[in-house]
Amino acid sequence: MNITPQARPNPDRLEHLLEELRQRGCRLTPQRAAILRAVISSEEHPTAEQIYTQVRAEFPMTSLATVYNTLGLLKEMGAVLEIGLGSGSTRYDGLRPEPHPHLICTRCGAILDADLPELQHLGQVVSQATGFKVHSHQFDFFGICPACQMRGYD
Amino acid sequence: MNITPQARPNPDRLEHLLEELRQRGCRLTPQRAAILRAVISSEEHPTAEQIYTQVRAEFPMTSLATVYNTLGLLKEMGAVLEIGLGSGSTRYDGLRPEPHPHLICTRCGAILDADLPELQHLGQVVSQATGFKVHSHQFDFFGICPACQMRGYD
DNA sequence: GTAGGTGCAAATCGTTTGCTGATTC
DNA sequence: GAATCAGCAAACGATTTGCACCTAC
Repeated sequence: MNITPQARPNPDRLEHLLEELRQRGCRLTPQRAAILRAVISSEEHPTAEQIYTQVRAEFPMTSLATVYNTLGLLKEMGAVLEIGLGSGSTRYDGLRPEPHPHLICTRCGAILDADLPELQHLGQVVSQATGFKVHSHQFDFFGICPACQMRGYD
Repeated sequence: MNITPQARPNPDRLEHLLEELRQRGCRLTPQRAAILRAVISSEEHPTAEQIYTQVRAEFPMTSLATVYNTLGLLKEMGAVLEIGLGSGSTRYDGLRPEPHPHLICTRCGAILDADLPELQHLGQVVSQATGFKVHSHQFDFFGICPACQMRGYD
């Protein structure tokens, strides 16, 4: 097994994704560019609200609805990964859009990335064994992150 | 790997759980008994609303709030497993309360149980490798169930 | 110029909460 | 008899939608 360090923003990705939007026949509005920039540069698995706040610092005339719409578009493009938690709000991962396991701190809400390469094939294995056609997956571990443990929680 | 058949209701479990409620100092109201019976006998991973509907057939004077409260209580007792999906509503598994993988049909909403025993230890492995203290996990595979495939979806 | 995108506010949906009255122990 | 629980309705938070205006192409 392997635990990868948190992914880091990649300066080229922004250009590629802007290009991909263009090719899709989508308009390149300033809001979209700002939202895209925000979500692919955040290492914190932000909520829609957090992206909204960040984008607003730059473009005060931006609405939350547009953030949701754009995130939906980016998700469809496969540019961001939606992490649907049952409780609270959905989080977004714009750095590593392929499904990968997450460590979710139930205390502070932090989400850390893990890398368990052997899980990548599991979808195929399950498909073959059950006849269920697997399109994607989500693996979440819930618990207490090292930082919170140091503060005395467990 | 192993794919288990769907779990089946166990007639003894009801008694055990009623006893456990008693020992906790909880009251045994008819509503609670009915909700408990409904959730531990359903093989469909029902929503709160579905449990509500089913219980109402027997006790028309039951409120949705009570269903939610009771499900919360049963979850705390470890008698039911909460399956928190990002979209739509939370589902409950009263037949197999330990965490286990689910196959979730994005077409019809069906949830099938899988059994991948090697995943059981993954929590410990992750804990040791990262210092993150894992308390529970949720593994979901999303795709199209065999029944929907037969209807032409994929 | 026009299709598509945006902002705003209102609607929606699942879930939780506050309060009053009822019921289990 | 008293603490707990139920019912109801209102509150709540995240997300979606309808509509009039605007702007990137």
